[in-house]
Amino acid sequence: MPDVPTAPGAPDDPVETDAATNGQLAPGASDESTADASGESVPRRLLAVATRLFAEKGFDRTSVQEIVDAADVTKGAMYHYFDSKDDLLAEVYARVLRMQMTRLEEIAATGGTVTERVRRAASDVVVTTIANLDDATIFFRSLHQLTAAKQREVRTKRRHYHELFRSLIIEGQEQGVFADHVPADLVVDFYFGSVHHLSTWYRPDGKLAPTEVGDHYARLLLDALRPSS
Amino acid sequence: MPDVPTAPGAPDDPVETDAATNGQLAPGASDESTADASGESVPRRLLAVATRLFAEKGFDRTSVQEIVDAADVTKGAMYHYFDSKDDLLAEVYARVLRMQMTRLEEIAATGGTVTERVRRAASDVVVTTIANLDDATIFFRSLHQLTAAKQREVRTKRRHYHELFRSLIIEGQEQGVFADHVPADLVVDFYFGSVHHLSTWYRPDGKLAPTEVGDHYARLLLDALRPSS
Amino acid sequence: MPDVPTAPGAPDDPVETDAATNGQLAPGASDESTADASGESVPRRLLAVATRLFAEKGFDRTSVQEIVDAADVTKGAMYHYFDSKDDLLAEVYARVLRMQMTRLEEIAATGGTVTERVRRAASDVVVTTIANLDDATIFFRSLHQLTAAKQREVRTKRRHYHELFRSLIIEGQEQGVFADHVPADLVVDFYFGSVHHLSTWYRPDGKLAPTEVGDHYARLLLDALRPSS
Amino acid sequence: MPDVPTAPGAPDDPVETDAATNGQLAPGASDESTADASGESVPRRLLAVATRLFAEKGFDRTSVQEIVDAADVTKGAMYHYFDSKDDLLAEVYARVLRMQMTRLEEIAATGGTVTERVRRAASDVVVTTIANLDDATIFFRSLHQLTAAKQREVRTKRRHYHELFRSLIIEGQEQGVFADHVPADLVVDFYFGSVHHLSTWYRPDGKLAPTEVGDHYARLLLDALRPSS
DNA sequence: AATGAATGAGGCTTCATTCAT
DNA sequence: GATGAATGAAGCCTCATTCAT
Repeated sequence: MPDVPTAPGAPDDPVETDAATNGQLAPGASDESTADASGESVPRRLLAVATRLFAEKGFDRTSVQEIVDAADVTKGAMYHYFDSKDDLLAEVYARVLRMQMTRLEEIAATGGTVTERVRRAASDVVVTTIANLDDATIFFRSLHQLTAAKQREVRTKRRHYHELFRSLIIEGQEQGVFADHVPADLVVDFYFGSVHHLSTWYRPDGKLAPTEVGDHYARLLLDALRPSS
Repeated sequence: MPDVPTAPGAPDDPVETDAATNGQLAPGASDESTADASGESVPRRLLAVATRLFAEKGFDRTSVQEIVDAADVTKGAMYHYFDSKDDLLAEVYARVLRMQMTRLEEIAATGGTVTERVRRAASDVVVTTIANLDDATIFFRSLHQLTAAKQREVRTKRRHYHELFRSLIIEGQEQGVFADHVPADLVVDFYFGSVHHLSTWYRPDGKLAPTEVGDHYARLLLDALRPSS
Repeated sequence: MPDVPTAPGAPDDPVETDAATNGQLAPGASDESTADASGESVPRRLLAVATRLFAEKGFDRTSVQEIVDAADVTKGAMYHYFDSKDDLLAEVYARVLRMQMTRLEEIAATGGTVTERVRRAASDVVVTTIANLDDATIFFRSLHQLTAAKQREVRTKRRHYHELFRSLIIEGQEQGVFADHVPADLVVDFYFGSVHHLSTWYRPDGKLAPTEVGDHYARLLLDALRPSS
Repeated sequence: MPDVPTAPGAPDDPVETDAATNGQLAPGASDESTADASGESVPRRLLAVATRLFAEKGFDRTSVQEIVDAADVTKGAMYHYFDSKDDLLAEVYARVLRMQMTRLEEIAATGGTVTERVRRAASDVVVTTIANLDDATIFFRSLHQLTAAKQREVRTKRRHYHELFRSLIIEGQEQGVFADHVPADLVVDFYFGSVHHLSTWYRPDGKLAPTEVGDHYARLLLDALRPSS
């Protein structure tokens, strides 16, 4: 995380994007001090551009020069807001982890049967992943490009996410509404494998809308978990 | 690129390893002319070492120098057998694609109900993937590091594999033994996402043996495909 | 390539040397921002050194390391100003083509009989070539070492130069003051062959001063063009 | 010169080609011991191929591998006949120097007025140069790529050639049939510059036949030498 | 007479980062 | 806040030549 002064109006981070609304950046940001003609603060622009380029070409194949050129800032400016190129990548991870965890927590806290909550969580993560395909592309491909310390942090956060999802599966297994012959951990890994793979095959201009894929995926999961009659 | 002589017994490729036997290199190779103290031909050693390093550190973070040092050959020797570092990566892809396709073709050609064939195919790809985890790690992470031409070739071969698997799903759907409310394409992508993800979470020293994971995965797939009663 | 800032007073190019004054670099450059102890901007120093080395040892036998060592800059600095070693060579061509074309245009635009203008042009190109013998050495020897695109550009500019000189010959032939039994194109190639060859045999410490050679060459050309009586 | 055994039938050198007949290699060479399917001895094929490649791409840009591939022999074979790549280039020089000298000596020894002998020599060198344009391309471009010792040898032979031609000019000046206000040395350099430049502009598919160019060039030389009336 | 695998030195280029301004 | 010239280490690759066979 870059040690930059917090921009006025941003809760705790100059690059705090509205990730929870699927990457749609808040339109009213243009009056903050670091904004420029493009109506976007410099650090946000850098992060947006870096995400796109890292997904397109890979982290190591993207040079800092390309990032600053695409964001229309200078190198000095980038190093003013971010410690290093690596820091930029860490921000991508922080953003996606924060977003997914927040959404899962909200869904887990809602009422309804466990089946309903799993269905909503399973579907939501698909829709959100599709809305941020670049993040998904980067997520597993670039983990090894973070420093060891940052990798650990990402894995820890990821595990918390995994555990929350797993707790829903276990809840259903204990209630007898989900089959319990498969370990809950394995079920979670099984499903999230499918989800991450979306970045490999999903095409926005394809036949299926994001919610359709979400519905199909959630149904496949729930069907796989139906107790054998 | 110099055409390297075909190793005795290998149909057409100097790096033709016994991939189908899960990466265990043929022990009887030590008497071939280009073998050295390590009992392995130079190109094979290079490919084995490169696979390990690419999986450990990523393609871009692995230098040719590291590869040749680990394989105990000189850079010149490496470039005698491979056009480029990229070519080494392409060989990794060629090997894994060849292996997986061969195995699926054999399973698809066996008798038994379509359910049996899908179960065997689903289980086998899990076991084989676990036996070659490095290949799986590399597969999706490094596709973008191949030249565009080689990427196309890999994708084409991958599509053929996907289509063969899909044809089994469709066969089951037409027979009414598999639910047909989910497109077969999507089912295949769903399942192979889970499979590729194995390289992210599976640990050889963990609780589950490869065949156990294979059984669980195959059952999850088949259960997800049960027609609704 | 980074666009290097235009040196004060130079119309559009950081390496805009006073080529028209025979390679004597402007003495007043020492106060520009990128100048250093040697009183010369980095790109100019690089170009001067590269010209000398390319002439001495040939383009392919001159390493970038030698160039930067001789110019007393680092490799990174060189690549900050020039795209490639090739680009350095391209600048040599650009400079000499610009210089010769400018001089010929000025001479062609002066008054006097066509004989006088041809004499001045023929003599001037000899004197200028001798003053920049390194450029002449490089010119034909290294053309094939440029990229195809840059070669085309050089040939195009060279053709324009040739055509302007040819137009003077034709003017004389039409006035009847030059023999017209030889095609003007061939006359131009004949003469410029002689001129380029200067770099092979002329020695600054030899018997003949540059202007003497210029006078002899111009006379040989004009005598060759005398109409037969 | 390679220290190879002289092939049967070749006067003193395995690569002794019929240079004096303009590069048309003797057709009856197929029965010599080192000949192969192509009807050409290995060293001759290597030399022919090397000449073409050196002219096309330059000496340093032509690899030994390319030469042996194009000649359809192996590297070992090449090093059997030639000491080094450099040696191959030296042979190109030896061949062209030998050929031109022989021809000039024959012409100088014939009868006729000095004007006639100069005309024949001047015309002949043009025709011969055009018939061996690759040699001409290489001649000045690659001199610096020979070892210092071989360069000296080439320059010495070249000077002898120059001196023989110059002696004809002086003979004419002493007889008063050539103008003597220009030093004979300079006249020779002037003319041979034009001749070497042929490789830059002459195109076999152009308008002018080799003999036409030879006639024009010889006439330009003689006209330039006309005593002023 | 010929092979071609292997060497090892050297070449060109890229790039994250720093720092004086 | 911001600039961009400069650094210096590292990366990939080429190639003439040798040598065991």
